[in-house]
Amino acid sequence: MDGRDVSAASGVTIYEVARRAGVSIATVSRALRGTGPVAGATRERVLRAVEELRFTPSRAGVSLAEGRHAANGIVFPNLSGPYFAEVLIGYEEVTSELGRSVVILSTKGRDLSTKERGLSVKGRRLSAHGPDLSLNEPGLPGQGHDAIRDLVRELAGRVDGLVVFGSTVPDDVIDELVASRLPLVLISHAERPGAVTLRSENVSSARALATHLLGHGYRTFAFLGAPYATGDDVDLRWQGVHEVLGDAVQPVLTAEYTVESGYEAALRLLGTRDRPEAVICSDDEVALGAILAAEELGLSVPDDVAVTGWDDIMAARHARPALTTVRQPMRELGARAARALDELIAGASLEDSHRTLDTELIIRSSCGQHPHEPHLQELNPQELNRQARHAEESHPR
Amino acid sequence: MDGRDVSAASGVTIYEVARRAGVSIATVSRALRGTGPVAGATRERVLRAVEELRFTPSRAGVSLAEGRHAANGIVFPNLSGPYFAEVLIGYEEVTSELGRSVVILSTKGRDLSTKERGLSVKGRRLSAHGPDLSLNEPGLPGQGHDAIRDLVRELAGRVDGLVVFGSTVPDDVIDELVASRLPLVLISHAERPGAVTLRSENVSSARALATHLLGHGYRTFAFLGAPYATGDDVDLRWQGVHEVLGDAVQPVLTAEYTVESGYEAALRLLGTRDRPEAVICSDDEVALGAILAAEELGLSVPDDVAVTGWDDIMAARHARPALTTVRQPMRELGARAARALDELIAGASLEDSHRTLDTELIIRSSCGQHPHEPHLQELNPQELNRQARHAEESHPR
DNA sequence: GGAACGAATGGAAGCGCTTACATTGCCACG
DNA sequence: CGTGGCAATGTAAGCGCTTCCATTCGTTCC
Repeated sequence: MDGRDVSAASGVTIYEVARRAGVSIATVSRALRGTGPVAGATRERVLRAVEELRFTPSRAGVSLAEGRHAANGIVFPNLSGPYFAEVLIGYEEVTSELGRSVVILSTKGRDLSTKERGLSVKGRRLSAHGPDLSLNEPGLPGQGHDAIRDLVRELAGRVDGLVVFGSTVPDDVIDELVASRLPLVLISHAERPGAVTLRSENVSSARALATHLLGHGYRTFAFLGAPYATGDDVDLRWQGVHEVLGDAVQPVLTAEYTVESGYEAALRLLGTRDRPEAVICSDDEVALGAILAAEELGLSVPDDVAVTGWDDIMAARHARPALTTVRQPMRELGARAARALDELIAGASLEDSHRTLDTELIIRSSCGQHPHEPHLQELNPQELNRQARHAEESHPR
Repeated sequence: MDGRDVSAASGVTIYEVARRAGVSIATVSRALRGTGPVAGATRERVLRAVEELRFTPSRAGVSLAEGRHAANGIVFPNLSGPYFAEVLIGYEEVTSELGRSVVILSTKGRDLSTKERGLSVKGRRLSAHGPDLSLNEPGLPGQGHDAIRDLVRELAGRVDGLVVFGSTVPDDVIDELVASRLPLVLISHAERPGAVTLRSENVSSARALATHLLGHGYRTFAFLGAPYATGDDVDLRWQGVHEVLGDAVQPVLTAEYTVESGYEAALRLLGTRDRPEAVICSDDEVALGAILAAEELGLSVPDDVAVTGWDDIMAARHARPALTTVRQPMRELGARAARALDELIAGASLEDSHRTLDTELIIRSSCGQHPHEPHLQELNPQELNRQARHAEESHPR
């Protein structure tokens, strides 16, 4: 390892190939990329030399000369939840098909900057039932921010385009990216001039979910895992729920969107005398935590308290009771983002650049036995496979 | 987008910075990287120019000149299971800390090449309970192989080192990588000269698990999700189990290591008259499928049949009954791989290059109430947090 | 007071590739 | 038989950066 060798995978350069084949490097290049005419015999010789020398073009050399990286990036908060992993699967698959590599960057946790916390609902201030986990001193440019900024810059420097999740990255960093004219797709982020945005439907799904719960006869509700930022997915879910339920639903903050914080918040919430009849959780993991908390408190789900989630992650189906939730097409989201980004890189304009994917309400048993619904066959093989097919079949372009 | 601009993130080159600061590009470079002496005032001017122009060095230019990519790759079969996602988290985190980017490549499914299928046990040929999913025609170089080969080469060309999971990549491709002297870390792969290998302990954990089940009084067993390749994790688990249980355990193939194929195989297995008393599954997802199948058949777990998993993924804790399993330090595995790779890149030798991480037997309720064990507190907050801490605290280097 | 030294800087040669442009033959056509 | 045209190939100019080496001064030390 002398460190002076970019193509560690070979060390062979186009010059050696050229010499061996008895041609110029230009001809080697043309033969390999199929640009420009090359005589059959010549091509043969070149290819043989390439084979014998195990030549692989240096990526850095190609990038520099071509003026592109043939790589796309993606920034997400973390992969520990199944949600981001699923989106990443869809993204990687399509990006790879498009002949580009995928460079990832995890920001380790959502950006819970103080200024965006503490939403108020109709003037009523919300109390956090979880500890406040704000990372940054108010006013100060949090060091976390600057670290993220540098990492994102670094990433931006090695890709032709970028996908960024919701509130993983401070808005001014987004602005910087837009200003640099880097093709940019934002997932679950408020619309923003200069970037394509993409998300799953939230508001009307939330309305449907809330309506369904009303049909069960519940009259008091909590929304567990209240939104951290306006315009993010959870905020929209809250809006939809709140629209239908009005003051009957009480927003409750969690520290994060994890099983642990769902558990902790639910423990406090359900331990009180006037606990709600139904707990609408901002995502499945929070809901799983809530179910654990209920169990811990000796409460039966759904008889004593109903619980719903969001996303339909794998564990949602295996939990007992199985979780009523809203399925969003996670892989599809990633796949769409990849294609949109590709179009942007190819020079597409930003017209009509805000898309929303449909979701599906999945009724299982955690919300109670619905009087009007037929009993759902949880083990239906159809359902077993639906999620996989979903990504491929629905929403054809 | 004129396509002729590598640093899409700025378009500004070091020349413009130099002109603006009134110095040469050499000085700009030195000022920015801190190599070589630069007068304080000069540095100031350079930094100001950089700031004003929003200059970011072109990654391709730097890579070409430096002779390195400052990026590491990782190849995994897929991300849909939590296992690989968790390993990736650990890998990304450490690699990122080391100042390198992470380029990912998913091969979409394990390499189930025919030649490696159909293991025999003591001369007895195994029958597959699932459909044979072999991708390649026997003898023919499967197209899947060549596609993977190209993708891996491409990846290898843009990184300084590579981590590859078990049997995601054909062995001859591995050989090619080794021959090219690309720093290489193999996770859960048989030892191989020229590469570091890393895995979680399997054999003795499997022995412990089998022994525990014997303690429950079970006498007939199935091993669900039999190994596809010799030397992979599942093969070693099978070995350990088989060592302890001998002919009392029957190996049963699944099509894949997924909930669906676990479900299907278990449906067949448990539907028979002489079903085993305990089903030892090769991983948690197969086990979750087995539990679903048992439920479908009206069998109680663990009363009618015991089920165990492996990995301790999130859903294992939330399943009912909660899954007895073997926890392996997935993030730690990724983190270790990242550090080992870094050392290799830095020029470390390949001495002592085969490491095994410890696992932990997690007894929950799916294996039955053990006569000798105290009742396990499933909701213990300690357990809730253990996994997270695990990755950080255990196995300090 | 001059030599020796080191700090500060610039010049220029690559790093490995792509590609515009120049060059060389060869054939067909008038 | 001359020539326009085109296929096949070579030449060389970058792409944006790092770094070796040379150059220029201001010091310091005898």
